[in-house]
Amino acid sequence: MKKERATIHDISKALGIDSSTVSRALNDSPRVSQKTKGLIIKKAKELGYQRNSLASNLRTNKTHTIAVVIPRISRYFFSTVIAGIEETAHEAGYNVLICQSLDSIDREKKIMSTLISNRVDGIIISISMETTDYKHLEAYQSLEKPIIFFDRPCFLKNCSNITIDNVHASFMATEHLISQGCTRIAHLSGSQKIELYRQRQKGYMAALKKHNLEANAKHIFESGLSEEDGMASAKKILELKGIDGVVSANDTAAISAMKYFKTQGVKVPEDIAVVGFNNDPISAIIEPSLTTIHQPAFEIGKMASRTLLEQMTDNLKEQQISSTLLDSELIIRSSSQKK
Amino acid sequence: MKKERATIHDISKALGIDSSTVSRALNDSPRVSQKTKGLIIKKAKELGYQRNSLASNLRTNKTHTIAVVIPRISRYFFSTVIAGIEETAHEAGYNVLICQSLDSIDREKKIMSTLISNRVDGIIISISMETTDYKHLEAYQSLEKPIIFFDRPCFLKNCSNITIDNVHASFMATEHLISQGCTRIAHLSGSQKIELYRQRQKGYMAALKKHNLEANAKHIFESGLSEEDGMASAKKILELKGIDGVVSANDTAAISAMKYFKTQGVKVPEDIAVVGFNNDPISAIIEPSLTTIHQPAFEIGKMASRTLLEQMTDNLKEQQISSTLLDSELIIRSSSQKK
DNA sequence: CTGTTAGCGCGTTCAC
DNA sequence: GTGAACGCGCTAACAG
Repeated sequence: MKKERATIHDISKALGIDSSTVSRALNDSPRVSQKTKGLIIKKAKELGYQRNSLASNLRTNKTHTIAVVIPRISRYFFSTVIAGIEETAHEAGYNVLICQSLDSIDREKKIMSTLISNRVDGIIISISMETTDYKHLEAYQSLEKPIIFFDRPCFLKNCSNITIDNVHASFMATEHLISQGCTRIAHLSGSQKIELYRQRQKGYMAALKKHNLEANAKHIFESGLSEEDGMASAKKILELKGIDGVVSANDTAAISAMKYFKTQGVKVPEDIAVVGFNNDPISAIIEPSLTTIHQPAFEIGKMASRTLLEQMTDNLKEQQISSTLLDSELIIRSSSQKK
Repeated sequence: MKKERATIHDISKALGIDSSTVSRALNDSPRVSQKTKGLIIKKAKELGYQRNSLASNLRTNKTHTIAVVIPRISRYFFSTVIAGIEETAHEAGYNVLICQSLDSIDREKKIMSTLISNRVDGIIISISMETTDYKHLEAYQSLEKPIIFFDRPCFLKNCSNITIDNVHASFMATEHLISQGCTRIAHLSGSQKIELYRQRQKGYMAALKKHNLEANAKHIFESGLSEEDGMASAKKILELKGIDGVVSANDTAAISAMKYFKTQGVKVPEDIAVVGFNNDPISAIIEPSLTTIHQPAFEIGKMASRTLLEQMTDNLKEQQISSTLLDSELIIRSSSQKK
């Protein structure tokens, strides 16, 4: 019952041709005549030969596999990015390995370690919320293999970033609230150790400044942006009194803040308008009135994959390092125009 | 700049211990003393050693990788299943390779071929809509490695299935409409070559029979269940006159049928109530009134992964072949009670 | 408990 | 254009 798999040696013996020639033929080397190539390929099919990539990988130190490291695959944004990555990678003959960090630095470190062991040819990653130093990423880089960051920017040496223009997006979001008549706008911000949240806060500040609104440090609530954080910040916002708009650096906090406002009898968006980032279809069900920044997930995935493929195949790495900013879009589901 | 990676030989030389002992120590074999183990592990860290899985894989013919083959990752159902698979697999030290068939048999065949080349240790698959014969799957089986089917049942020899009880779910859906007062219920059915759709049709028929409703072949619309198919079937349903309920074998067709009904001034669910299968958050946005069968995606993923892991590690394959039916749930978002 | 031997299946030198 | 020989890094099998 146990079928032994055919190897190049089997077809070498069957044909009386050396196995090295068989190998070359199967790799379509130009150094083998069309005649013998034909013969070999025919015999290969006949024997049901399937290349053993394991052996090939060991020899060439390439796996034709790229890894995607993300916080959570079931978030619509990330699964859509992966769809984009997969499409591009698949066309180029690459496999895609999925790894979830669950926003834990420990898991991310473990993942990097197995990716090094497995010698994946490249990595596309949205770093975990807890990631503030990059030794585990640099260890991978020392294999001379490329890393691409997306969604959450990271200016590691020799790495490309594929993100939206977060400063601009946050600016747009804030300006939208101002155009709706908001004058005292709070910001649910994330840790300022994280570049992403620095950028989003920067955009918020810039919009206030442009419109001559007071930038009050008390209006900025830095937190982990979890559901509980959103609740807690919302509570503080109400205690402050007079806040009429909120720009949240993510959707989780935005939605839980909105929930809290409602439980306190505060109307959204009439009394306080809220803008969030990057929200899923599912948050649209929970809070249909949330205005949000939409990221072009599929395009981000394709671009990340394309960039990675380039860096894997060419040797001119140095020149190619880039930061690509894709367009985002403000999606307005309900008006909050102040009288 | 190019750092050479340390191998077991480097740490073997550095310590004057044979490389095979080093290998055993690093694999935590009980046949190495704690003392030397400690020494070796310490030295390994010192040299920044990271196992080369490629070599290990070649030797053991195992990859510690399982593949998930699905139609589309960006569908919420599938990405959630993957989350479940990943959780279980990761705990057990396995990697997860993602492959999208895009419901194309040709792509599925290619995928199977590369999975054979890559010697993944097991496969979890929801077969494509176009898959009606299974040679490409049997080729993989001949490597003596297990395949688990989920979502779309497939009774290939020696393979386990993890699905909901489709007959029962479809029965529930149909009975729900009957309880709402529907008496002429149509069925948007899929190809009867596909087991999944046979089962769903069976449940529909059974419910009609139980409640002494006429089972009319004209009320069954077999199609590819695409958006266009949904439209076309909806049109035919209206031409039939008198239909007051529709059980659709998937959500895509259900939603497009509902859309068509509305364009024709038919009220949903008042005039015609519709029940779909397996719908995403996103379809709930498009059609908030759609009643639907909900599958426990995360649980399905965990169960599939667990079953696969068992079959990969044990040798008693024969005994373990099983069909696991997980519970599904009817989610009712709006009443369609007939007067 | 540890060392020795012998490959896993392929790709890459070299020769010719 | 083709063949012979070697080795990628690791581990199974067998000694001792």
